[in-house]
Amino acid sequence: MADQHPDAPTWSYAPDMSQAAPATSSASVETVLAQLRARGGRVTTARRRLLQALFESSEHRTAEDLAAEIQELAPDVHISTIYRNLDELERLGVLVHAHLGHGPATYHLSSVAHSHLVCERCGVAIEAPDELFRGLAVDAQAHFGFTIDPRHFAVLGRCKDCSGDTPA
Amino acid sequence: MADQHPDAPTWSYAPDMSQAAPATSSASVETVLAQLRARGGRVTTARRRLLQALFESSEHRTAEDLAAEIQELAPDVHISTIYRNLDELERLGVLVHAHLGHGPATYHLSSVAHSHLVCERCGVAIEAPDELFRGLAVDAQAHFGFTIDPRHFAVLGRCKDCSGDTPA
DNA sequence: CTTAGTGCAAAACATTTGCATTTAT
DNA sequence: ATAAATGCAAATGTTTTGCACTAAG
Repeated sequence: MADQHPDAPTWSYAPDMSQAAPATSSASVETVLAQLRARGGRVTTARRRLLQALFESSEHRTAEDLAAEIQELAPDVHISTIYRNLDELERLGVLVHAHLGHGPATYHLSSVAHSHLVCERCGVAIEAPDELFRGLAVDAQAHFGFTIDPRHFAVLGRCKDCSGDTPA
Repeated sequence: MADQHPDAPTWSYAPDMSQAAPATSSASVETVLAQLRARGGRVTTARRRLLQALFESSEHRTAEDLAAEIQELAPDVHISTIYRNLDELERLGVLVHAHLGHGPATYHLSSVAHSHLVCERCGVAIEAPDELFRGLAVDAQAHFGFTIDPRHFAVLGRCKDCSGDTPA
């Protein structure tokens, strides 16, 4: 029970606008495949399936999660192919990866990227609005000329439920 | 983004109080060894040397750095022994580790722990005062009941020199 | 003596790479 | 036909673990 009541926040958080279909931003599966083709790349089954998996849900998924999902339909797609394609799509700007703690990286479409607060005890990942980092961004810039990228690495700590508990 | 002159900062940063001898906080090498003994633990060469290495400098050092240093004097100390002892000393509260990016973890005495801003391009690690995170701490608590631990994982981004440059 | 601690080899884990083969164009 | 992409095996880098042996108490 660590229900402090801290100072009034300096901004308000609009809960979670249910943007169910993430196809609006700039790209759908076919659009990205077209980009690939335009660059001299080739449209393969592995690529199409990977993009389908990424577009169909905005969950945090690791390379292994994605491999498992893809292998249900195309069992021969190797995880090294997944990694190579994730890299390629990241270079293209279609997706980004984030580190939520000690385990493997998670991948999502750039259009749904966000920061995270991750509990180092129970592992829960809270999706944080960028406003939460605005003050830090301003101060880091002012004091160190440093531009933070709060989406790439999560901020660790203790979630509400775990904040009173033992350190392990 | 990339705002050139941000708002006036809300706190001031006292440069770096030259606390040259970190033996004050709670423990010197022999004090920690005594703690270990009190717990039913044993004082070994590997442990003494590891503590000496940790107390003699407050740099960010990886397990491998520490192993190299220790092996100059005691070549048979194996890195797995280093890891086991680092874990043990962390459980004891004498030291902590931090993740500054993709590579190996770095270890330091708890008494000199601090947060970091790490450039994802050139890798430079800026030691940040805790005040920098105060606003984020308050807002994360207010909005999510989340208690941040900004020392465990660095905040990534772009340092002054790298902020204009190409994304790779 | 007793058992905590060690050294070593091997495993675990996430990710990358070399290379011969397949396949989209 | 040609070069991009793939599958597989092997290597990478960091950390952990099993186990027989050494040494601190």
